[in-house]
Amino acid sequence: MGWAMTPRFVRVALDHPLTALYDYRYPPDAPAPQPGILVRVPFGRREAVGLIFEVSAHSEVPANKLRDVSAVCASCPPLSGQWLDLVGFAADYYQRGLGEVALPALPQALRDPARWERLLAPEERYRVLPAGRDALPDALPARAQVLRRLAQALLEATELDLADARALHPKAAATLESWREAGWVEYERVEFGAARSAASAVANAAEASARSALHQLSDEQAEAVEAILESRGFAPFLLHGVTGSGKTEVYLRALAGLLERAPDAQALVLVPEINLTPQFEAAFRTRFAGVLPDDAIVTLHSGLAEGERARHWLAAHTERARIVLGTRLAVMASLPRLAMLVVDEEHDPAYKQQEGLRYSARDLAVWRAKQLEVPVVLGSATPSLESWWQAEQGRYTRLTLSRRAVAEAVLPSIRLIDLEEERRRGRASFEGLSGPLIAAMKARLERGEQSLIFLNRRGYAPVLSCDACGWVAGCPRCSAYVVLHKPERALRCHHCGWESRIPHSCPDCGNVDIAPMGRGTQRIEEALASAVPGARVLRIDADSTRRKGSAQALFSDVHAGEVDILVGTQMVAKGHDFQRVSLVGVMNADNALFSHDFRASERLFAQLMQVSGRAGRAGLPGEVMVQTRYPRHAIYHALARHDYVGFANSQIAERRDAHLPPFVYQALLRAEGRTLEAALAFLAEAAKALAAMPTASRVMAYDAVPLTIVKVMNVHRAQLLVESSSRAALQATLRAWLPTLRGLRGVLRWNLEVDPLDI
DNA sequence: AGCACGCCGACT
DNA sequence: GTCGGCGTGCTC
Repeated sequence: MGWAMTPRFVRVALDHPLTALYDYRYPPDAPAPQPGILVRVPFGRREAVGLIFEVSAHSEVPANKLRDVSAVCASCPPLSGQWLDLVGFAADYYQRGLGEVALPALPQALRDPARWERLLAPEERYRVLPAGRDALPDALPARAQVLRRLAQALLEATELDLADARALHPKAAATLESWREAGWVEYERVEFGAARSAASAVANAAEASARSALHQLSDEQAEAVEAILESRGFAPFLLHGVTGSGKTEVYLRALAGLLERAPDAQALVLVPEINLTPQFEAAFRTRFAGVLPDDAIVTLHSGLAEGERARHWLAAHTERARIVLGTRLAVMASLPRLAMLVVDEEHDPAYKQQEGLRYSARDLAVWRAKQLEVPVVLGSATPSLESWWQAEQGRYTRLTLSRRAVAEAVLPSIRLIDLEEERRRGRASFEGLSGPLIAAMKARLERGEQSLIFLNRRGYAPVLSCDACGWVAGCPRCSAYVVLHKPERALRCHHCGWESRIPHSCPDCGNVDIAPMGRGTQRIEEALASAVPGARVLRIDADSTRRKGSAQALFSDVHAGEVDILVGTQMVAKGHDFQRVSLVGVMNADNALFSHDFRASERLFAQLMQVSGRAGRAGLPGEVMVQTRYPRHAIYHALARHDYVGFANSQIAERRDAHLPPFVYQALLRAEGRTLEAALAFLAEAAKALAAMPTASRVMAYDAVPLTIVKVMNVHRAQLLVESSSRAALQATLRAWLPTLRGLRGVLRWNLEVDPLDI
């Protein structure tokens, strides 16, 4: 029946910047077409993977232009209507095409038709046994290079997927079988989804609650958990808790309660950075061991191998995974039974994607909660002013944890060290380390406690200059100074990666007295060796953790007590529970006080609160020393009193007076040109077009300005800020503006960012 | 985004 | 005389 109605055409989103959907004929012998199915289609001269958004019995496209869908991904369950709506919202809100949002949100394996067949196939794995670990390295002749590569891959990863092994060597299966007979490896076959068993979760959910009960909750924690669990429908919570107040315990309890009530439910837990996933994962696995099957908790972040990421994503999509723990990219995961979301450290700028689709994972998490009418918990010791303002207005329910969870752990005392006064009184300092800070570190060393020095600048020195003529080492491709890196004996541009040797004399005047100015973590690491004799110093920053997994190793050295003084950038400020750190020293915080960015003080306050929270978590009295030349600045006063609320309210008042977010909505048009003039001319044309639009009265554009770092990689950059007090007016205007922008020429690239963080 | 076509400078 | 630069235009 209904042959006349047979939907023969599909409208497909493809990963390219145009917003349109493309029509294709759908093969009659394939599974019934429906939105959410992945297809392979001919597109121009090549084949592309697309996602069906619409299905129809007819098409407006002339028959001579229509082409056929060339393959249908039958093994992947279609993406749900709710997921497609999420994509639709994000595309609309951030002014992008559907395909531009949808396809990058899928794991690579789904975007590769060659891998579609085995997406949900049983997993066949070989794992090295101790005997094999001993024997394999010497068992193969040097000439058998392919076999050696196979052995190497196996030894490195301990286990190897059969399909991956076949990619290395076509006859890998036979070889691995012979190794198995030799007792070197073992074979394992796992059916995809085999472990999914909601029934066992029902029986065990009570056990989770029982286990949770072992952790004594504070009254505030108990109230927070209760409020979350008693909520109905869309319920956004702002969980405001000082560091160490036990926000994680609230998340765990709320999730346990959720799973007890709804055994099939799924939850999404977001953390700001990859480094934090292992400790969260460990906490979740411990709490839910025996309650949920092992594979019901999965992680999703960019550090996962491609295959693993696809498996975890599919586990969530097929409902086998119940708790997904991930970084911002996980916010787009398909979770058909999503029933609760958690965003830990919701204020963290890492939730903002800074390239491609510039979305805020925190904002999308809130949107998903609203779409599904479920609770979302935003946790932070220093909420973003956006979220704080929502709570002030009563749109978010505020839950407060005002005390540290471990009874004897009190908030650290915060002491401001006035660098001006130190200097006036002629007190000794060494390489920017003040006398009191050095003395405090020595005292910690004697007591066997740890110190943490926070300095948000990596490298040895940010500038290398000539005393005689004023020459400064700059990047040839960027309008920026190059940073001196001493261990690598190189000058390095932090914007484009350009490197050169350190010159022995000034290239302009020949003077040999060229000197590093300013201090980075490397220089402080070096200085500490002589300032605090006998201390074991460890530096943790993006340079010392470049190799994959090395951050984890460095952090475990700290936990093992093999380090006395830890020097680091903001990497050390986030989340880690350093049990033996009783002193935190902050250097160079003042920089942010005079930034042109109106969010700089908000960020500085959050960072200082966060790093202060590293001190005294396990009963040791914690002390924080902040070196500053402006000890009377309001931000330090608020910090010394641990007064987030006072700080936030004064910031809110300032933002309101100055008509800044969250009281206006902003978008930023950035242009890149071969010359600055070209970039500015493009923006001027764009501004003119904007002023001519019907809604112009409700939206206003500032003057186009060059970016602080005007030139990067020989490309000149400028930006135009657009704002409105009405989000809807801004959205409508941007939508109407874009086609005009696409028509403008003369610029290499441009992009539009909605709700920009850095201006 | 890719990938073509198309029209002007330095090379075998 | 070509090879190749990237400006412009199109993809159901």
